[in-house]
Amino acid sequence: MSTDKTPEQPELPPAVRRLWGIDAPRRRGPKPALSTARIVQAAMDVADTEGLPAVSMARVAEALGYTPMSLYRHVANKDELLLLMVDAVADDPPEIPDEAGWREGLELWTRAQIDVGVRRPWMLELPLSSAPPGPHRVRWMDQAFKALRTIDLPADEKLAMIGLLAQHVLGEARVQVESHRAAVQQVLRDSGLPASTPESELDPAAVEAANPWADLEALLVRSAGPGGYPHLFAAFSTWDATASTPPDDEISFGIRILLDGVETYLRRRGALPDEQPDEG
Amino acid sequence: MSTDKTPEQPELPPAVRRLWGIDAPRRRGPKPALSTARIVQAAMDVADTEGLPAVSMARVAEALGYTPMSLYRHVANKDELLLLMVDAVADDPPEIPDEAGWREGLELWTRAQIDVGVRRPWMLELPLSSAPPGPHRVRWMDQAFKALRTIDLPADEKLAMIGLLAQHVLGEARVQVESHRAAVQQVLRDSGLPASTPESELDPAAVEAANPWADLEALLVRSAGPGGYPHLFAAFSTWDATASTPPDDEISFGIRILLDGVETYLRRRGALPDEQPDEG
DNA sequence: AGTTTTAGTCTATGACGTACGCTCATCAGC
DNA sequence: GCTGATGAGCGTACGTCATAGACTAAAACT
Repeated sequence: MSTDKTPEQPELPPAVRRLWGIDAPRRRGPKPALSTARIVQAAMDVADTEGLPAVSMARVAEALGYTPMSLYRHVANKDELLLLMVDAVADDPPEIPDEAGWREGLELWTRAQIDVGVRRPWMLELPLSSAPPGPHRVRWMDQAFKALRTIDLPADEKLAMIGLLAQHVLGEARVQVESHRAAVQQVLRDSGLPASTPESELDPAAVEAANPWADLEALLVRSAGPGGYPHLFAAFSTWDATASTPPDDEISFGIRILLDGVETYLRRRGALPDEQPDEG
Repeated sequence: MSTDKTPEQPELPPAVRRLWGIDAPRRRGPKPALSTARIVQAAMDVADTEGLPAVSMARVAEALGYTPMSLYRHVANKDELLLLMVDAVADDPPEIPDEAGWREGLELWTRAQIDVGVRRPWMLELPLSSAPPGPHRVRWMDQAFKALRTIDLPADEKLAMIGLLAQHVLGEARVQVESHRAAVQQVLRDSGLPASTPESELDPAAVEAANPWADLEALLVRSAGPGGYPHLFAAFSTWDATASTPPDDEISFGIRILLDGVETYLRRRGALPDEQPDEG
């Protein structure tokens, strides 16, 4: 009924088509100076240098030397721009070595992803899973399946495991970023410096040593007393505060527990290649 | 040096003092009609019924029958309001039964928390861990420590475990909420209904059955081919799509893997009360 | 050459957060 | 009771935001 000039499938929503870069090149009109890709790149630059809140249509357009409205030729609206950033931020995943076992591979994959989140903290504030994945995210997924290639399990179970890890990645990166931010804030406050001081001028050791629980501790002891939170008090009454875990260890802690759980699961399902199942 | 009229410690930042409700009552001036608590409550009502984006100072003030500017007497700014919501949303945690073992207790705790996130999806869009916890969040923590009371481990290790679970909770609730939203969107699109249709008019079975991967699948097969994503293709080539896991099972899947990992950890540390450690 | 399609611009609108100054109710001390 | 300080809520105003709609001008097909 409608005019079918393109042989491509037109059923896909435009956001998805833009995400995967499948669009027949335009045939008429002026040559585009801008492009979706350049806009996304500019938006990411702004986010990198000024933070996600600074990413406004106006700011991105300014960075490109165009007017705000010009962006709307290449991007449906701001939400779609953010959505495109979600995929673009996950540039290329690390190649899982062919020799790597499943556990080694998954750990590499997970650490690499946490790293992306820590490097680009604004990524964690984006609506990450609400959108269909783009080519970059699918590449990450592909590598995760490579890590699991020797495991004999249906794809949907592997997918669930990868999803669990991906979820953990987001949470872990967020904790890392936010506890770092809190530490910076605290050092700023304690040293009486203005809030605009760049982090680079701070003593890294002081940031490392900052204890974000100090306020809470004082509060609990003085204002609440052990009455309200008996188990918390019981646990902390015998605590040696001098031996606190540095953040890097926290990442290892989470990964280890998670992968131990996965291993238990695989063993129970009899899916490990080089071992006997517990039952069967 | 400064005028010390109040015997309370004035070092705590005002946001924290507001969070814990410790503020000497005012002695002069008109009686406050508004209060921080009422404002936070109104903001949560708006978020519940209209979503987090609808929570603006103007909208909250309107709900209370006041002007926008009046709110600023009780709340420093919008960010602080959101921060107060973060604590208020976690009303009371479930009481961990005295008879419950550590695993049972943690599972109860985790499920309850996922439930809160699913019931109040806007909670997941708030800056959750960037702020010091308030009294409600500390109650949750207290209950988590209750679940772990029979475990013989230093407090910071217990804390790390609880943090891991709390992280998982956030991720899991987010996935639940977003996949549900995506399913609703897809049903709306497929049935050609306007986007404003309330979810209550939709067929729950259709929402349940919606497959958010449909677009992606078509895309991969047609547009990308197996060349780009070999391992993904290999995994899915032998996949029975009819047996997909319902969302409730996904929650159990995650919890089980996580708690299995925790159990392995506890066993390795020799911290389980009713069992022998692996090494002695 | 004429027609059609499209890229980027201009202008305008309504919502937002919030700085600043005002009015007047309330209470401490007389 | 009177009075003056204090603080609650309001009105106005400003700058920023996303984005609708009409416009101009460029490119390519006819």
